[in-house]
Amino acid sequence: MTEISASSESPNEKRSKTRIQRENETRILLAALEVFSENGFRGATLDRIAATAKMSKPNLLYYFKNKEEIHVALLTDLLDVWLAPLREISPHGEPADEIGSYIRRKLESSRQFPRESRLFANEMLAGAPHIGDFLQSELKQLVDEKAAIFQGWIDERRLAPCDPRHLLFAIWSTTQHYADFSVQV
Amino acid sequence: MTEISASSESPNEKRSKTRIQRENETRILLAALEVFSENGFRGATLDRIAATAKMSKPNLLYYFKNKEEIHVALLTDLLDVWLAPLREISPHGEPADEIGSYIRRKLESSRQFPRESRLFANEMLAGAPHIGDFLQSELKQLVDEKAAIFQGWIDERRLAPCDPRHLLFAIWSTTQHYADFSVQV
DNA sequence: TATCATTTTTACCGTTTGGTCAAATCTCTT
DNA sequence: AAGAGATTTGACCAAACGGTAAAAATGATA
Repeated sequence: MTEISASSESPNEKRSKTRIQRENETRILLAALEVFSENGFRGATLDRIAATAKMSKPNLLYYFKNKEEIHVALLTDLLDVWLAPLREISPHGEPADEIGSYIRRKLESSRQFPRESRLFANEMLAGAPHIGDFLQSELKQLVDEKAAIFQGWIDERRLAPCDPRHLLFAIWSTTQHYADFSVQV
Repeated sequence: MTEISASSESPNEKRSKTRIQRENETRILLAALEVFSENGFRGATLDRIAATAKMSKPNLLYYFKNKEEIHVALLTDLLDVWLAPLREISPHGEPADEIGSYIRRKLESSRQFPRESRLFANEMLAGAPHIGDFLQSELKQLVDEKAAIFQGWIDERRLAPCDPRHLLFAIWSTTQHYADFSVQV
């Protein structure tokens, strides 16, 4: 199971976290992962998240001040997990090896974390309204960086010419779908 | 724009459709396509669909008896469009040609009908709760049929050995994502 | 064990949601 | 132009929704 870290949130802004705070925040994020990944942001309800976390709704809102804050905390916490396979692509390996093992890592990751995978897929489908910010910074930067690696390989004739960004998305979306659409397969 | 046919619905079950009925049903389905494709079934509201169709909510419910009926009607109407590219794969062509042109057709279709594409993607992500029936009949049959063609090619050594069903899903999901994630690309 | 901060609950509130009903209006036919 | 049927509307409802306030209960600490 993905580790959820319960980073900086509402109660008393400054002081370090209580044991109870840490426990409950992770319980909430775990429940939120379950609920948000089923029906996306709009389709999820605080009542269902609270029920899943076995906690009253006002108690839930004692830890996160509203629905969106839970969602953002969740996406932020999980972005690293989600991007991990991509990060490992190295410019120094053989193109075929690097891409092949990237696909394998991504596939494994999607299989291992289907809810995380659905969570991001839902967010993307809705037009990424809640993570526009770090999509345009962190993710975009990473994509640009890896696309540059591909482009380098293409220039050296070690990789068939193609739009590197498209290649990346093709791999990413395919593996993602393997997990998302598991109902069918 | 995809044609929406406005097939069998609620008012007076039997008698043939009025001009007004046909007009309004298509208006509703068009609006529903817009709204459902944005946030999925749970995230869509009758109020928004009604507003988009420039029609009062009770009027909308005069034509479709509830939210789910609109959704099912929409998916049913659009399934053919969505499956069209797949249907054209023929066992008589060259494997590379057939698959190549299938990908091109599917890609074109996804680009041409992004809302339809998102509609189905949302439904799949939610676990296909509203179309389980004809997913397990019509779609499964078609997939089986085309997978058999691929298997034939593999047996004749004209196609690299692979799970035909997986190949199909890979192609399908990749092209689908090109359209769905257009925000990013 | 008394004290104080943290945590939890109960009782709400205003809005949105899916949906109903009966009356009013419109359209088509004669 | 009248009548019947089709269509549209406004007023409404119960439940679900996101969220709040304040009191009650619990936990930590000394």
